[in-house]
Amino acid sequence: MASDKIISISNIKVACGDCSLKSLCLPLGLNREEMHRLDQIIKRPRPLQREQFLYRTGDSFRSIYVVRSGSIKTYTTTKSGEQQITGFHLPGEIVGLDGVSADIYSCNAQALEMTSICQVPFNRLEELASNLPGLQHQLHRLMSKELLADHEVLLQLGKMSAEERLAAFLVNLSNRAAQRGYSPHEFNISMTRTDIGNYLGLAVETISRQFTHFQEVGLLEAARKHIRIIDLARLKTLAGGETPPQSNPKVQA
Amino acid sequence: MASDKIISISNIKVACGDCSLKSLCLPLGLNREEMHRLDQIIKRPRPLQREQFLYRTGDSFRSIYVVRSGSIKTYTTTKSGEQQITGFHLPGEIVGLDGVSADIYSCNAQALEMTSICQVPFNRLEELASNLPGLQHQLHRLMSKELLADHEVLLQLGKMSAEERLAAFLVNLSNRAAQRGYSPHEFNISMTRTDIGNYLGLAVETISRQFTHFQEVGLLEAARKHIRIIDLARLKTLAGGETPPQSNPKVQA
DNA sequence: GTTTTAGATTGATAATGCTCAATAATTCAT
DNA sequence: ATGAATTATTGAGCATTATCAATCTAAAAC
Repeated sequence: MASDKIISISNIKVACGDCSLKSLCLPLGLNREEMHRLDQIIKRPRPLQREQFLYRTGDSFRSIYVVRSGSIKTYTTTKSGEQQITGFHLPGEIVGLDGVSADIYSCNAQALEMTSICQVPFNRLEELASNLPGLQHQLHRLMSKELLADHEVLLQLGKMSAEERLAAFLVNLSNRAAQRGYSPHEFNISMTRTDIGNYLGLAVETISRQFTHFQEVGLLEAARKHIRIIDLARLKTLAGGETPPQSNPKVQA
Repeated sequence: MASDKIISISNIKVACGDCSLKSLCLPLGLNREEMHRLDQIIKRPRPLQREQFLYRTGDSFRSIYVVRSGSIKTYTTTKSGEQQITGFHLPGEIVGLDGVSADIYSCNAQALEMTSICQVPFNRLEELASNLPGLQHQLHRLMSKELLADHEVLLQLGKMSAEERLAAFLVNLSNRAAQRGYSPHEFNISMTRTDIGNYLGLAVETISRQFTHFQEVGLLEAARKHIRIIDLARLKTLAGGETPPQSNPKVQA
């Protein structure tokens, strides 16, 4: 009957081998057979609606997640109720590693738009990684890469002016768009100006003024969520030199 | 002859099983036999002198290191030559995980004082971790813990005032002293005011003024590198609530 | 022991970015 | 389509913290 067809459609198994993100994601460097074994443990839950939480601070940690489409923000909350966004997670990127340390998630993960994900039970991933050195190493690489990304933001928050921070942020988004095979010159952002300000340690108004400023000097066009970078080279200079090494990965182990 | 004695003394094998730091470090949760296998791959290079580099940005990545005594700062350098300290590493803590991502270290690691370390070749650690699930998991925990620590600093840089940042910094050092079995109320810091300012995204002068301020209101006594915290509870309140969960680890896997 | 240097402190002034406030533009809901 | 609510933009004044400059103190070098 009809429902069978519907179910079968929604159940289409998108295997890692077919996934356009595999070169960014966990299976990078695995062969067919290894990828299949990874496939076995991955679940693909229903997509998250905008604003829906993937997990919250204090939830017990079971899985890490890979963004397939859409985007997720993670943020911590202070005693006084303020939130600090710790990252924006785009397709191919991992969310949830913050939970490993204490077996509970240490931040909130919330969808910025309709977002589909892969769920990877962490204990099973560790088991599998024990048997697949390539997978183990890729997991370590990805965790280390998160550290690098955090260090870059640390540098932005610690040493850069408002102008430099926003420039660096946009260059970073541009690089990540390019990594996923999109144009580095034109992309849509899913976060609000408020989110950007929160992430960069600046007031919304400052973000808005900087966007205006960038447009006045002909660096880019920003119409709400749609960004078109006109002079990427100059934006990179503003952001403090060229792209850090991390965005030019040198293939697998 | 005499030199034999000297050599043999300097060669004393301090095994993980005898190390007071093992409950903070990699072998946490390993049994005697497993610890022995870990011991086999660990090297103990000669101590670093003050200011000596453990590694520099761009050096090829082979090993991670555990601080045994002393302390190490890690920092990145911008195009324009400014440096941003990304962490201070105290006994029992790991240095070098930034290198995993791209097979080169992404920051500089420099001793703040005479510092002895354990060197753990990373490929051998991964091999061993494949066979010792407890070790593998502990490694993942430690990497995740670094992420948490970075997120905490992100919050400090993004949302906190100068006063709150320094308070949070001192509370953090206090917690780490306590974890190593020392008094949380009195300890020596190895970093300069300039280093603290760099780390917290503040000018030296601001750090100095805040220290003065804290002393004026009777929170602590700071004589150069020696810190005595008089009212830790109030300092914690200033720092924005109590200690984050990470500093109260719930034993091993 | 004396000199030299690095680090820390304090003061005065200035600037970057925040806060408050008003308005405009979009999006969402009905 | 229309009204409500969210998001973005712009302006004006202000505050926190940076910068510049001068000591002061301690540690290191000779």
